Amino acid sequence: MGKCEQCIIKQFNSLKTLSQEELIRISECKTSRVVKKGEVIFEEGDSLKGIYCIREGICKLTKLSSNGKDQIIKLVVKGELIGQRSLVSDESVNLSAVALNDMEVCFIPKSEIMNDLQKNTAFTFDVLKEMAMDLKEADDIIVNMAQKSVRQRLAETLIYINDNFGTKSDGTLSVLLSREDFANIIGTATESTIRVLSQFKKEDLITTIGKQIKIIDLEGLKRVE
Amino acid sequence: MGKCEQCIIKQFNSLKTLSQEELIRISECKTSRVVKKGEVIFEEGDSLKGIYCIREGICKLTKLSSNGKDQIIKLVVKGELIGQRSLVSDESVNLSAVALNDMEVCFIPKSEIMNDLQKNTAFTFDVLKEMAMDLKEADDIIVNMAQKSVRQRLAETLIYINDNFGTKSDGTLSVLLSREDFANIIGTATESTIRVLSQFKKEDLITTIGKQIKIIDLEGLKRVE
DNA sequence: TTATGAATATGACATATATCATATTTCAAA
DNA sequence: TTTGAAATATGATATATGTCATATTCATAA
Repeated sequence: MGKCEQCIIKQFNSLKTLSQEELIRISECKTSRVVKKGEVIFEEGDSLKGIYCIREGICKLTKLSSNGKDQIIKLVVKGELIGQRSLVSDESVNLSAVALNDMEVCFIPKSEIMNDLQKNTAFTFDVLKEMAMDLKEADDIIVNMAQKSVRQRLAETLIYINDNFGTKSDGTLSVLLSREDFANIIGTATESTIRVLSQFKKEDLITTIGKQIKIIDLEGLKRVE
Repeated sequence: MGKCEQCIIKQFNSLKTLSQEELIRISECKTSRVVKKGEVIFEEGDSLKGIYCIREGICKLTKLSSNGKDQIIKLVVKGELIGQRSLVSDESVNLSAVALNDMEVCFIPKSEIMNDLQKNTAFTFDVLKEMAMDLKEADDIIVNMAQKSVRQRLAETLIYINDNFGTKSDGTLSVLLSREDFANIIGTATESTIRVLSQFKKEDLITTIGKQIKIIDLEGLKRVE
């Protein structure tokens, strides 16, 4: 199994602040796991026994609304940690994590992480910093949900995915989502999402190849009202 | 001026984890200030030079949407800290803080807080814990905004205020908000808020005395769809 | 007390979005 | 390759909510 102290993935998250010895200790108790597309990593309500470091792939963090619909709160990619919030506040997880493609994740037991959180201020501070960023993003999402139209939210979601996760060689968005996933991100009906995508096509803002989406007028998308 | 080490307010926030010496140091550099109803404590985009501890009163944290409307993200009351997120991520604040009634706040300079964040793990961890709670609440708000009707969101807001901030002796909600404030919390037009409040009155879920609101059927409000 | 502007309230209408029905396409399994 | 289920697409219609106009009430200063 790979060694944490040599793993380049940790550069992208708070684990980078840990010392060589701390990383070796983690390396000795961590477990690695392959998660197939569609598989659940953890589910809302689970009590987590540790956190996950994503070595490969993408997953969605979702929350079930009381009306039975799933809301996607965040997309999480290679390099990021998931499960910290629940560990820190010592509660069951408030979100489910579901793989959007085949993934490889490392599981680090709670005891090891909590130990580092108690002894390594730099680590704690970095986790805090990341959470502060998450909170700011959440605030932005609240405003968007409350104040913007479905058209605007879909345009911004496409731009967000383009800017943060990039495109494939053919120009299509590298994160492949179903229309239903898009609907669950922007908080609307699947049909509405499909309809607005059709409008965007007619307006030459995007093209689609099957379920793949290619942005052809990024500036135009930014101007969508 | 009051002394932090003797102040009971700190029991309600992360400052409680600080040592006597740390509190005395803070006490020596903090400043106290009265904020009148409607006054701005800080504004979106400001770079904060410290954090605020609320000794008395209530304020709203708002964010301006690109369409020009204010969204209220959170109500903050006596005992809580504001400004930590911005300090931690070393960015300008992403929210404005506006007094909803006359307040008394203490300002603690950045340098002092950052010093404690670097040296006192218990303090850092407690700030982290609070932020984890904020993040969870934000996730809940996102789901509500995305999936629930204005009617449901207003009902839940009334319940939230009732449960978290209580009522006066006459039974009216102790946090007094304008209809516009309610609209800005639930992300709707002021007229819609007023209309739904009228419906609630007709359905004997609430009564109003001027702008004051009194819940008369809490269970009924919980069942609103 | 009266006067005046702001907040609250309500109606009429416009519009965005949801819902339900039904094609059509895509893709994987047989 | 064929087949069937799931995903995508589009139409028709219902409904919630926004917008604009206009009363009405309330609070506060003069």
